[in-house]
Amino acid sequence: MVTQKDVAKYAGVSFITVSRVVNKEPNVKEETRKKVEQAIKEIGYFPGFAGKALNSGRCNTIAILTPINFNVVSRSEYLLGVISGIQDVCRKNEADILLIPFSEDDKNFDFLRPFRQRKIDGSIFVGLKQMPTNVIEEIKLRKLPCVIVGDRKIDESFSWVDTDNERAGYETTKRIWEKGHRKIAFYGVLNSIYNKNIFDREKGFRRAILELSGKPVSEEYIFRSSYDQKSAAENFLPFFSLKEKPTAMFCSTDNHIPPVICELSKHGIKVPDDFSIVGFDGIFQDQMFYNFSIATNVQPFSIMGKRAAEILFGYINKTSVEIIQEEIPVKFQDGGSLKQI
Amino acid sequence: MVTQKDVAKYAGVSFITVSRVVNKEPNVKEETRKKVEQAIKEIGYFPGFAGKALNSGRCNTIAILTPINFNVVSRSEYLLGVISGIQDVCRKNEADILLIPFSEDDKNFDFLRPFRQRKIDGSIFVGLKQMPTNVIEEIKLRKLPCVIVGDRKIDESFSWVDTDNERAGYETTKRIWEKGHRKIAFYGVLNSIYNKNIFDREKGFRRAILELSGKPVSEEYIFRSSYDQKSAAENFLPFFSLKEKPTAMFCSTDNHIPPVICELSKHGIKVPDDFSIVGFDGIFQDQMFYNFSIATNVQPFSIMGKRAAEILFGYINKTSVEIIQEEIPVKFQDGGSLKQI
DNA sequence: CTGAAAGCGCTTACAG
DNA sequence: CTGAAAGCGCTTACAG
Repeated sequence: MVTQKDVAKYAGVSFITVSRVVNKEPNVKEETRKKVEQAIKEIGYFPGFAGKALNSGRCNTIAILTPINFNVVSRSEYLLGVISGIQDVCRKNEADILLIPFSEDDKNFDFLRPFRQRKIDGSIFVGLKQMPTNVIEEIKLRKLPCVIVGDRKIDESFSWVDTDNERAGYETTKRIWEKGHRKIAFYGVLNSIYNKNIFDREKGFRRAILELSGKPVSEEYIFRSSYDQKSAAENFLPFFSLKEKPTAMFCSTDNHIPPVICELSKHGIKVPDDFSIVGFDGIFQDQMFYNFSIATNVQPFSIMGKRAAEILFGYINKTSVEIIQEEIPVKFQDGGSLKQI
Repeated sequence: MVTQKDVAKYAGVSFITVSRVVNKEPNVKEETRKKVEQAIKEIGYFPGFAGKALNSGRCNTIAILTPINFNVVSRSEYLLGVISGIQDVCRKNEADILLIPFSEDDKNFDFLRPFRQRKIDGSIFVGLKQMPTNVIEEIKLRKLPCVIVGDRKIDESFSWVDTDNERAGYETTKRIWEKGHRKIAFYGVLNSIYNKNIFDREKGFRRAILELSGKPVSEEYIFRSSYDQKSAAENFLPFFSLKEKPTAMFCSTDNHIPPVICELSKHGIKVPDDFSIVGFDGIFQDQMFYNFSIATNVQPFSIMGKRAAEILFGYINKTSVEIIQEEIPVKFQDGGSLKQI
């Protein structure tokens, strides 16, 4: 490895002067600087990170900690979108991303090792699930800055960035109503899956229905399943026994849309002519699965990542200390799947 | 930060003994070991990585370098699948993943900085595109081990892991033939997009058709587009002017299937009753977009990542030096989209 | 079995 | 403007 010493010898100066030139410190004679720069170029020196890390206690690396199961489609979109936003900010800070995917079930995997090793300056937790207790403890113990993207415990004092799900749930329902629909169903997730965001969408839905119709939501218009499409198809079946069928459905995640459309088509019900559907997430936007586009709420994945990283680097660079909690608006995107009746 | 010195003082030994205990060296009196272990536990010591990295020249981090555009759906599946395989191997080696996504177009982003900084022990290049020349040069200059997943230049002396696309293209075509189809189209990518894998699938297709029919493929049965679905829809249009329409199509990537089905349905042609379709990649496997499953070739993303990482750690741990180039078989998965006629 | 010395590549005062 | 000294946290010989 080429070190400062090698450059020093080559340029005929001390390695301290080399360090000064590398760090663009002002107190170097122009002539010396030139000489050193020339030497650096000629022998191909680039400062190794380990020496600096040891010295400064900083390694210019942040962790992306995520419990996301990589094999579930919609989560990939979410994760990669957030990462791309984080990366933009990392570039500006000349920092790198240590990707740490983990499963809570796997007790044998010491995924917090990099935290204890001081291999990172801070972390961003990207989750559909909440941050596990052991992660919270470790972060607090090590006093490592952390920002959460998405779901989090209400009582925790972390900074976070999320979307305004209640508002979006409310607005979306209102839009469906304005298209003439009066019997509107909602497809959420099982109560056993704690997902604050999706529950907030449901809250907004309920608020809108109460406000618009003057009555609370009919509970038989609420469907629930796990995240996967098979479960969504099965749990949709009670729909076909309903006496008064809804004319529209608000799906709390786009992932529920394909199974719903599939089941409906088996019963000869066509979207959007016979039934309207609106989703959430925006993960099928560029996909041509249907000959109509899908009305949905597009999540600003990349912007969320960007904001989270900006907040994190505020802490790392010590330009900020306060806790920041931000809700970023999702954008409704109209589509052929929502029809005026 | 709690250091070995702190432990040493607390346990009444020298920090060298602490180092010995931490590294489980044999020459330590059992009593001393106990005492040190107790001290470590009580004051919460964990070895920082920087000191070791500086000393050993190793940082137990590997880079995943990828030119993949995160906003294109099918690539997300590919990338995350490969990463999950890599991660399994990293865990066994107590190593971490530095994720470096880059765009060749962006000349301002010095994405090779971690290579020059010696912030990684090696790298895995995950690409649909080939590794750019400047990356190859940097890797050779730094003598950093590297394994390529997917496409690569033929003349380069890198280890790589890929799928056996020509064979799969051949076998798939044969299967379609065996289902009674005699007029079989192929949907590849534009020649301007160099993608060896997809071209190999086409090669296999051509070989099978020549062998089975005794005649080379009719060129009007070959369609080409870029990766995105809009382009695939547009470039499929010549199909409808064909005098003798194919009864089946082999899509070189699943991503082409939705636009093809969409355009066909506009012309009243139904899949699979009127037209059979087979894909490649296996990215829509758990999706219920259609009331039939999609026959496709499932790529072993995670296995590819795993093998690439195993080869890489062979180099890093100096247990292997030879160049390893492996083709992993893709698995044909039958589905309702391919019908016997 | 244990510790003092030297060094990994870098930076941060300090002295001149 | 430049360099010698000390130190970041660790490991690797070497001496006892």
